[in-house]
Amino acid sequence: MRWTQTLIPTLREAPAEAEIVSHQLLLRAGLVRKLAGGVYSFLPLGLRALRKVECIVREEMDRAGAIEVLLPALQPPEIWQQSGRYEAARQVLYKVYDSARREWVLSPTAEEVITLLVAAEIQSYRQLPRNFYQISVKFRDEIRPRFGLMRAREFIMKDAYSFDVSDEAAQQSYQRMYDAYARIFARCGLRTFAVEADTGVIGGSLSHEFMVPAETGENEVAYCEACGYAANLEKAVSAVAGGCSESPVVESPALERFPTPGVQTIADLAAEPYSVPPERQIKTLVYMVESRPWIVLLRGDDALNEAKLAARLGTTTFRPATAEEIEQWLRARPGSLGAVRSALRDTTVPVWADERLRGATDMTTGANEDGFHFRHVDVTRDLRVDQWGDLRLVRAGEPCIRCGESLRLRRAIEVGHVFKLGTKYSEKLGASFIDESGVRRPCVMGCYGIGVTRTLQAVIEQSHDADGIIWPVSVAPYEVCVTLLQSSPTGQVRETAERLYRELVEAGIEVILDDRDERPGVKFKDADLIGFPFRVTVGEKSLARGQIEIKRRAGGTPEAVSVDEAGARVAAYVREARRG
RNA sequence: CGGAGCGUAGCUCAGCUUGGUAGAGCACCAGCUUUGGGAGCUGGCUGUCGCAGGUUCAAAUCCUGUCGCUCCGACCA
Repeated sequence: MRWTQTLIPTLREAPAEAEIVSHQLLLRAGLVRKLAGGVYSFLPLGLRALRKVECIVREEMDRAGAIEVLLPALQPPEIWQQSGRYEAARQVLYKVYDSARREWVLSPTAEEVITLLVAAEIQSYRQLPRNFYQISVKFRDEIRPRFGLMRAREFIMKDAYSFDVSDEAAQQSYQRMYDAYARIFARCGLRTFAVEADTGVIGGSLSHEFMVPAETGENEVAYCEACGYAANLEKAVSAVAGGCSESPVVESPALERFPTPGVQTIADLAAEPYSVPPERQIKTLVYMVESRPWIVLLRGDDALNEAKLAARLGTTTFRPATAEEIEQWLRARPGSLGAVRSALRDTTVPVWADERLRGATDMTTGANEDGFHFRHVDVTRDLRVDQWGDLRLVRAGEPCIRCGESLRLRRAIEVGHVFKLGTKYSEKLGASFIDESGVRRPCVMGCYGIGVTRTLQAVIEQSHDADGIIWPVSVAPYEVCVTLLQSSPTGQVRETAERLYRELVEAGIEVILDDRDERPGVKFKDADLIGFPFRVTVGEKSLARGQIEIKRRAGGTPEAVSVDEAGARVAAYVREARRG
């Protein structure tokens, strides 16, 4: 490709709309342009890089035995009602209406479509296992699109769905995808790590996310360097979660109500004159769960993990109660709330408590009357608790659940997610088969997503410097840029560059010839900004010595080689780099 | 949806407080010079000041509404 014949609108400055470096570089390098918030056009260079990622995904999915299909983006809402997800997914579903005012939804994912297809077309265990995948545009009405391609309304996703005859077989399918994912991201030049993940609205029993460590990531991950335990913070547990070891195992003195005028927060009660340390307080939260109040108890210094609460509740439609609602149900305002039996007027409100409070003694909590608290609270003796569970957010430095070493926290970008789904969808949508003994059984499913456009941006986020992108050869829009340093349309420099360009093209190298009438500085800056893995400079100065310069974007000193061997040398370097 | 901020040339931004002929740099076009790290000089082009309404002799500037964008929180590949 010749630079003058394509469209590469590089930008000297970053547009104000781009906050994180990968988003800025996507725009500055002329890879994408925004049409609207979370909606992007791919320009020639961006599309080439995107196709490279897609190609890697396709090769590895095929290698893992998955088969490619293409499912409709336009879906009837009825199938979402059939799976029972219409309500849960409604916030992310784009709805469109045809001329007959009939409603359609734009596909954010395809569990329903593929499961119905399998229900119709697969009847026998002989046709299993199968794993179907597609690479297609997905639509999600994101609450807040941001960071360019990272969280877009419209994005490209690879989604795969496996169907197996048994749980054991499904486990193998899951593992095959897990392994394929590790290969895919490695081939994209990404350093990723897998973490245990929450299953969210999709549901299922086992799940891992593939994470790219990055400060700008939207996920927080807890991990242990000693044993390799790693989990999304939504899911993470630590060794402190199981008890309240700090509490002395003594019998609490009798419950005592005492005045606490003006106390609103844990910190207020921890201050003079009360001086109750947060770990000796009980935090009482009130949530409205599908318009019903729900009390959640935690130790004063712990924070609620809403994902864990959602998992236990089996719904995501809950929110913190307003001060008015709290007053209505508990007759006190936030600041003096508690679940001491004698102070709970309404016994129909469920009380859930974090495991860490189990057996705790001599605690302090609100009395459900403004300006009063109880001290010497014995959780077992005095509190009403309907259900115990792990509800707290893990903090850095807590002991690892597996090995006891100190847990660390870091931010990361989620680029892939694998789920073991079980039979949730196959039962609802009728994907079943007849087994060897003639019994009809539901398929055991798994589903597996890769954010293809997000992966592309994650590569940039992870691989750049002050000058621009540093593409791994595997996803670079072009492997080599031949930089021609002469403006005149004829002459030895030009002829040499043209000859080298043709030689590389014929050698099967993906090469772009910078034939623009621009100053050298401009060409160098653009080549660095876009990040071609190899830059080959043909200019008067080195050519006078019969040489051409080869420079790697990733670093190292430029190498001068003779004109005659330049082509073969560059091609050899590229082939070596392709092998990784 | 809640909180914060911003909408002025293709891009980055000034001008708004205190109303009075819409600006700079980069980019773009022409010419001359320059040619190994975002050149110099000369000349030129570029705007419904996000949109609508209001106040005023007069609005980019003040007021109201609205739309869009960005950031923080809840959702996710």
